[in-house]
Amino acid sequence: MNDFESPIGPPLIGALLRAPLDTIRARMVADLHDAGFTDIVPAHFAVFRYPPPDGRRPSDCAAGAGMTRQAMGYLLGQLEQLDYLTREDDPADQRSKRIYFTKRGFAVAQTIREAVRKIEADLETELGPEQFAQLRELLVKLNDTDTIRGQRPRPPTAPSASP
Amino acid sequence: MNDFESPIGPPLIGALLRAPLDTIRARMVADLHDAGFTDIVPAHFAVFRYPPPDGRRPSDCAAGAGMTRQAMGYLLGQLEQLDYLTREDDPADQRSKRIYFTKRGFAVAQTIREAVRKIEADLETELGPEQFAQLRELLVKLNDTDTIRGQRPRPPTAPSASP
DNA sequence: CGTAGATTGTCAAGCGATTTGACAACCGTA
DNA sequence: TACGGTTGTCAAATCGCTTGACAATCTACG
Repeated sequence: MNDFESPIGPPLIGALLRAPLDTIRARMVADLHDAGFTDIVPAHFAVFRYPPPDGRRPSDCAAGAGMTRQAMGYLLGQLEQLDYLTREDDPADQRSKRIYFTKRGFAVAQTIREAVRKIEADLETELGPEQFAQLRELLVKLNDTDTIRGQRPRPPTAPSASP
Repeated sequence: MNDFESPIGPPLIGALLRAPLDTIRARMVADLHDAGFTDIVPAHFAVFRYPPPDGRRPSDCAAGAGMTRQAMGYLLGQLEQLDYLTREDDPADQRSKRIYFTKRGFAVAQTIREAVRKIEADLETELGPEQFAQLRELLVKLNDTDTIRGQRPRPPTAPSASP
């Protein structure tokens, strides 16, 4: 029996998404720890995100992660000091910087990808290749939905008044 | 074009789960705010969780949410002061307490459920009833997987030595 | 051109959620 | 009855993040 049989109706999507994500994140940090990257903490996942920030500007990273530039700067400062990335001047814009992964940074990104792939392999074994492929496909479609795409990460500020 | 076409392979499950969950959480707080529960913040979702904590012990809630008893106590203290729940003595155990929702607490839980149902309705419209049903079913199976069920939320402590 | 407004990164201060540490009260069991 | 484990809580500290302010720079428009 799973946790989702209850008197209040069918399982809610929110709960169904949370548990797997928690597991994945936990295994990501565990694998990073095992690989020797013990100074990477979950907060840094805002930087090591899907579209890798290599060559991007801190400001864009902040917007993409849905946080303020200051918060992103805080994380980037940590990761720079730990030799995971560098912030170099943008030749095209004196104000701006560009983020570049170091060797260590690329290694972390690689380790994260491998961790997720390992989980995916486990899930593929448990669910069977067809169901797993179907699940991934449906999740891609879900992410491509207006309902999801519309409400993408936005910095907690920006009240977006209607003119 | 969606964000998941990239040179590094198929979309990673982690990223596919994160975006929808972020959207759902954002809409949950928005709907709660609109319903007048302006003092509920995302942190409280650790309490208003899927198996509702009504009648449960704070310690079990903490374990279920993967946080320390102190952190859970902090949140429960807030919610008690805001009249969303009460902590009453457990008649069977003098040390322990039991959590009971107040009317307001039940209203919050109801509002959350309705918010998610609304999102589900939107998604059902966009994906079509069959695909949406399939997605939910696959997510249930995913949650029932050993890979997911095994690594359920655990308090950040407990190093679990092996002897 | 030149200047007004927006953008970028950063310093500083503060807050809130969470952790660690310690502790008294209580339970279960030997 | 003594003892190890559990429960809730007080206190202090940490950490991720926000708000606020600011100089430097870019951009658009007169």
